[in-house]
Amino acid sequence: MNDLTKYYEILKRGGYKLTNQRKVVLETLYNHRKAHLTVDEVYQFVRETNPEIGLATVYRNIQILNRLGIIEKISFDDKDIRYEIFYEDIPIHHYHLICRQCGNVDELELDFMDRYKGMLEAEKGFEALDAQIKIYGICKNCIVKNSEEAE
Amino acid sequence: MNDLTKYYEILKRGGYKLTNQRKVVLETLYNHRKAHLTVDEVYQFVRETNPEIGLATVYRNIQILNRLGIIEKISFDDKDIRYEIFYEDIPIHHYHLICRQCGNVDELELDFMDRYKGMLEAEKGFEALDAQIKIYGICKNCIVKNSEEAE
DNA sequence: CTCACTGCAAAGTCTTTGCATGCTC
DNA sequence: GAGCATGCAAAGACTTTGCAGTGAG
Repeated sequence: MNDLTKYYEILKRGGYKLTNQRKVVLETLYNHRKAHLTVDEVYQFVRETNPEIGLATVYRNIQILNRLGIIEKISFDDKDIRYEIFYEDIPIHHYHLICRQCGNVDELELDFMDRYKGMLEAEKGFEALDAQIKIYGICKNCIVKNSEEAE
Repeated sequence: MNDLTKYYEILKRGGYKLTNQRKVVLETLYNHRKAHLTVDEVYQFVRETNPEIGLATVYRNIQILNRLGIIEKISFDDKDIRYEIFYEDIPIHHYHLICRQCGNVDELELDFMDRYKGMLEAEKGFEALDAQIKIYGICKNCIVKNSEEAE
């Protein structure tokens, strides 16, 4: 069983009710957290177990979760808008490696903020709170695949 | 006079014609390059001097410029989709500081890629090509404003 | 002179909203 | 029970597309 109570707390504190639909949407985002789902993908998963849930409800709840900072909008390919859920004590600072060839998205932790925070404050007078980093390139698998094909 | 010939070359090499509409869109994106315009903002500017240009043409040309790597899609606030033009010999690696309070966007150069490229290759087998970094926080102006109001 | 490009309007796609009903608290 | 949440359908916002006419190369 997933422990989503932490999110439930946030919802309750925000004055939102814990409806079944809300829970299912949240659970879907959590269970597929590595997949960075689109709204429609969430909807498809939700329908599998709860065919009565409407698309508008999925939209509304994703909007609320986003507003509460439970999930975040992110796009890797200029096409789809995806959502990522913040889970566990995941550092706010986990970043993404995106393969230009196969589109795969990998996660990564970096000491980025520790390293640059002071510099930004000193040089720009900017108080950095968090960052979103997307690094584009070619992933390990594709590098291997490419070298094999070149033989 | 702006020197947009570099972009014209890219367009021609890509097999695209240099129509007046195309030039005006490109020029608008260039002249307002710090503003990171939305499609509609580009359209509004374009109309000022060329009221006959249609919105669809703006869309089509922005799409082409994007495809050619002359401009890039970017969003700072989860709402608007904006476009940024690559200009001069700007390092691919110029990043953004976004103020959570006033929404202002500032640019910044970092030694990020130099610093992490080797590490990514060694640890993840990932060949990094470029990165997009957005740092969210509170800008200098807002910090000053906040402290004044607190008095 | 040819073929890509444009303007317009219509069609798509994605997202939000209004309203009657249902369900948490 | 009161009021937020839901489902549905309709409306809205944004983007793409079809087509006939235009213009760059």
